[in-house]
Amino acid sequence: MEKITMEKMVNLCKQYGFIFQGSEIYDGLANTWDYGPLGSRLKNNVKDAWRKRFIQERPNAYEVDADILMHPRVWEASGHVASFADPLTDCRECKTRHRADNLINDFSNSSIGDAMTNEEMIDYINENKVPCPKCGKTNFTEIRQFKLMFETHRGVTEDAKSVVYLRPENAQGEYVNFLNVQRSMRAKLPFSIGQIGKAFRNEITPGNFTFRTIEFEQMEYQTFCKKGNDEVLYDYFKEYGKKFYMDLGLPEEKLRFHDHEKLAHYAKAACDIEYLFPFGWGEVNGTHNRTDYDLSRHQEYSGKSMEYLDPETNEKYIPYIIESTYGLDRTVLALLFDAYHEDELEDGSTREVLSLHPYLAPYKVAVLPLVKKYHSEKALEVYNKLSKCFMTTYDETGNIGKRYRREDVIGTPFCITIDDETINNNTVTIRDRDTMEQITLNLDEVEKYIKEKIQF
RNA sequence: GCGGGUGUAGUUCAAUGGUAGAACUCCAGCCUUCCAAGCUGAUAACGUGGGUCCGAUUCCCAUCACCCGCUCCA
Repeated sequence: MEKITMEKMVNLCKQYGFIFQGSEIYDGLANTWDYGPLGSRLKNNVKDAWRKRFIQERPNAYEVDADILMHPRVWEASGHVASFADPLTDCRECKTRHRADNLINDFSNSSIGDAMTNEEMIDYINENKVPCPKCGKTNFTEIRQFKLMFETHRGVTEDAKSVVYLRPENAQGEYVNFLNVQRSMRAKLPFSIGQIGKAFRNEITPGNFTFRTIEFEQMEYQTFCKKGNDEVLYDYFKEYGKKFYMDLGLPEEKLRFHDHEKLAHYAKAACDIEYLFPFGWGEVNGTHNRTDYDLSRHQEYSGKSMEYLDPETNEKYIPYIIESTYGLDRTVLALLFDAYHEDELEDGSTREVLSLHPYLAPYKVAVLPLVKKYHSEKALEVYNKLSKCFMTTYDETGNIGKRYRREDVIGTPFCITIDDETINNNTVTIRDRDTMEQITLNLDEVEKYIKEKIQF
């Protein structure tokens, strides 16, 4: 089994219509990628798998679809306006770039830099001769804020008062709807709000194909609970997440937990699930114990009570939140890497195979007439029937072996061959991508057979 | 953002200061009754913008994109 490189994966994705470079005919826009016909099928299937496990199969779980644009006060309350802007300074001597607050904190071995204004930081650096970690000299440029949130303006004029942000995380869309969902669903704690959607971060150096991009999609899950239940739920969702990835087909030895030492401003505990990509371990999920931070802040900033009246104890309190976020693009990338391999066949030839879980495969079944001029009419009949149930594809070009290989590399789990037997006896040969086994089925049984095999 | 590398067809490669050649893929046709066979034909590229030159895909500069390291990354 050959190891696949990033370069080869980028190529394969382009070749077969999974992922294209964004705005390609204009030479691309850095770190944007478009999902093609097969990629968007795969991505949607991952979303559906997540929905099944997290919304459909878990009790007290509700999905929302909140707007990307939210009231700017949301981001003040969440702390993103304050902390999502890095104070950056360049060393004039060696041209390296640093975060001024980190320079000061590391130098003083404290966290005094966090509370300083830009002017205070510059003064501190100059007075204390804080050295550049790279070259040891003290000769820094003025501090510039690097804004990690994308800004835009509502209305037709670029008025500073009308700034709105593209959300840097989905979570706030769930938090601001906490009361709405709780009331309209008559939900009792603990309950969960999930959301799939895009978020945007103006990061300095994205890269590694779709692993880090400026626009990305997350599958988020917020569980609201009583303080005291939070730690149990935190551990529970870490394991549930790992199980989810294994159900999707990722092997346990390529998954690991990684606890955070440095915590975000909102978190009491944080743990990633990492997958072993060709470039190393990379985060695919993050589980955070966000405590009552977010809802307390929204209560403070909005003036609306975020308290929950516990019907059992008649206590009023602000719930704790356990967040578990799945990077959708990263999950898709991990699945692609994991699924790809090259098989050597008995005759010495190789076939490229994408062994995706059948539930995730872009096409579930390919209908192939054995010989075009004899069997295509019947094959199209079968195609029309099956495409009412499954994503089905049809191919009559070249010879049958070539068409099998084509389906292998895009992950189609089943190929149905239409031959004389189909015309005479209504039976078809169905071939399994992974086992290469061929069985004969009556045409009426095919639908049921595939349906069973693609269960998630 | 820094350093290094790379940009020629969908892919992999070639040649050239006088506008580019192949293989595979793809498409059409023929053939073909179960794993990339064969035959015929067709489409298809010098990342972009400047400069030097009679003439630039080739030399120079800039730019854009990708890759590898750093850096950064709630």
